[in-house]
Amino acid sequence: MRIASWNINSVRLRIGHLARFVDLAKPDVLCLQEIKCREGEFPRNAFADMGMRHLHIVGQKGWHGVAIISKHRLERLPCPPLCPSEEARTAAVQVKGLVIQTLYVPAGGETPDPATNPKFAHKLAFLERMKAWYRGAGSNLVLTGDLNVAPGEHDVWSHKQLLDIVSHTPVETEALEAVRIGGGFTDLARAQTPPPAKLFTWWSYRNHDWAASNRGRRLDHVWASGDVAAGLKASQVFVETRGWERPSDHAPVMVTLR
DNA sequence: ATGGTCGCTAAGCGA
Repeated sequence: MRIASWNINSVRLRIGHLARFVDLAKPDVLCLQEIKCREGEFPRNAFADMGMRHLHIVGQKGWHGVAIISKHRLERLPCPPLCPSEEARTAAVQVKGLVIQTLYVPAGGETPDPATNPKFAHKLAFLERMKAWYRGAGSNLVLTGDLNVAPGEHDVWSHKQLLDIVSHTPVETEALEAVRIGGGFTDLARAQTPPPAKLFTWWSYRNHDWAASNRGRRLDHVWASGDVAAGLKASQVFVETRGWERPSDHAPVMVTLR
């Protein structure tokens, strides 16, 4: 079973990239973040043409929004109540007996200080809810998404230069590790590609030559608990999508599980 | 220290 996760930054604008990715990677289940549309605006027919006919869409007007799309029949589950402001940032399904969730953690703004930056306070509150929600969550769970935290020193282009940059501050990386360990999750990308290998899934639009400078961060994750983690066969970041015309700033991650 | 680029939806906001 192949499970992919991609922050697509507008599903309507990048439906062509999605078709190209599905053709290339052939995921069974595709989790999307930042779809940036309402449920009724989602390009269902284009996914049906790709053979992905089963959808769970959690959208809102213009911003955020997540979806889980599958080749196989899925059962919709309640959205994990992780967002204090109830934005469309979580979705959960069951596919072939496996629970798959996707999250879009708030980015957190510019200043890593919850006292002066409400967006950072919102992010920390979201991470705290995750910690409580996933503690002892049980096994056979797959958690995917744009978690907006690069947890390890090899998950950013420069650990030292990013220690005070939102997404890599100690308060965030420690919170995310606490979520992962408390929930009994394995970080599948790192199980496959251990440090000190660098691993990135996001490169800023503000960098003119993203490939040459390679100032990336690993913000997108696939975690699994229990027997599912033990069935890991492969994990891959499709870096090449970042070089496609008018790309998302995130590249997709895909795991293969037995 | 600063500014750099996107996508939304109609001037800025969030990323």
